[in-house]
Amino acid sequence: MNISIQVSSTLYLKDPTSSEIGLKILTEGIQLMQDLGFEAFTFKKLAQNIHSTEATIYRYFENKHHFLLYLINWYWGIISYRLLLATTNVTDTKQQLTNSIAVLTGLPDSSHPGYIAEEVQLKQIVIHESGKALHTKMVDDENQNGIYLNYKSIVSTVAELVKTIDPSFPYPEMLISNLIENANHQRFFSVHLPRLTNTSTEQDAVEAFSHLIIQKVLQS
Amino acid sequence: MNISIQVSSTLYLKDPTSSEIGLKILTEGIQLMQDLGFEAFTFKKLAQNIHSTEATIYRYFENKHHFLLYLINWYWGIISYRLLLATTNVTDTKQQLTNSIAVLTGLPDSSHPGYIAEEVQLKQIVIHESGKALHTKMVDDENQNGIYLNYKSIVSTVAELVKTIDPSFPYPEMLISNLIENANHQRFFSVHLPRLTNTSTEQDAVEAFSHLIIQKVLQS
DNA sequence: CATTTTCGATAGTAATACTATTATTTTTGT
DNA sequence: ACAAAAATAATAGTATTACTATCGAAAATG
Repeated sequence: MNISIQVSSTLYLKDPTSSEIGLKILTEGIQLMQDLGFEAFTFKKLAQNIHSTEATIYRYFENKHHFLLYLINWYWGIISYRLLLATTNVTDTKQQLTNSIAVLTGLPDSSHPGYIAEEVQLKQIVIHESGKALHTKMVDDENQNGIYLNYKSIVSTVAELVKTIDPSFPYPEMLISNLIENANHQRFFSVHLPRLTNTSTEQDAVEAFSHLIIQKVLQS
Repeated sequence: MNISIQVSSTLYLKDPTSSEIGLKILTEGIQLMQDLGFEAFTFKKLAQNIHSTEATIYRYFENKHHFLLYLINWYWGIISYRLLLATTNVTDTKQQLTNSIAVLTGLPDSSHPGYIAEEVQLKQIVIHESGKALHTKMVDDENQNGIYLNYKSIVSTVAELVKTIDPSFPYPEMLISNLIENANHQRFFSVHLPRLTNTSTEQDAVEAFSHLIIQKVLQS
């Protein structure tokens, strides 16, 4: 299955990958979350979709907020894995950074090594819903429970590459978290508020923009 | 009162600035939205706070989503006004851009010209809640109703400065919308997920980062 | 094959996001 | 100053949501 993709165990009550019905909750849940959006998504509707009951889903996830956190965490787990594949056996640090930026800001592509089918859908969910998961009164508690470790470790790892390349650059973490968040934002804008972006210009302007920022901002 | 700050009339049923109780809805509403966050904020609670009833608030705003959109629109109206103040009578385009970036990414400061008391609170609401207002299935309809005009016009105006300074730069709108969104994101991170940012380094790292990006990325 | 675990079915609760009605107060035009 | 119009308060009511609880049947496990 999804080898080596780790999701924090604080996010579920019972591991959904451990049973048939758990897996159905995940696959149908992803689909429904995409179709309805977080607000209209309910465990009742999901239960109907998988021909089960609310009570069963509640045995796996505390509530829909935790379910969303699970999906987002899963996504960043996939990205962590892809970052690893994109940087191992690459000797040049600058090339490692370039590859990392491609993974973080480029479009998912079924031909890349270690492709996981859910990535495309999960990315859409991250783009549309992750603000709702993060900007909550519970952030600080959830952060203490290690829920953002995947994300933080990605930022930290890539920021280390930045530090190696240009030790004088004062904002490595800010730069990387900015590029990650910006990529998702711009993809949303390009569909819904195209005046806020410049995506008609070329193949993948979001990724190109990211590489350009890195290239111009770092001295090496 | 708040002279020249325009909020789209599609956002309210009855202009809240036209009556005593409407103004109380706004001022207490801002406070309650900040205290509780969008999810826990209800018209019932707000009604209790202003010693009125739900029905009365519903005569001013269709629902809490529209109320939030109103507040966000108000914020961007204030920023539009401040951008105007920061660029009129400045002859050098580069200086206009620098001043604009300061307005868009810097911290609000009660000593700046045209300071409006609500700005600080509204900015907090924009930082914490605007994703929930934007990332909805209704974005496209709301965009057609002109709800994002204030925001789009800000991006467009500042992007024009970028085009004047460096006509060869291929992503002016993306650059500006990125810097705006990033500033709000980083301010959130610095409080809740400080490992994702670099804010302890100096006075206002977010603004400094923004100026650095502009300086490095544009040729002039 | 007995036992623990899991699941389905059903019921129930408090809170939310509204809508509706009517009486009372406030505002407004003259 | 006063009648008419508008706005508000008070109250009630509804559908939906986000759960919790119970309990018997089915499935997995050892």
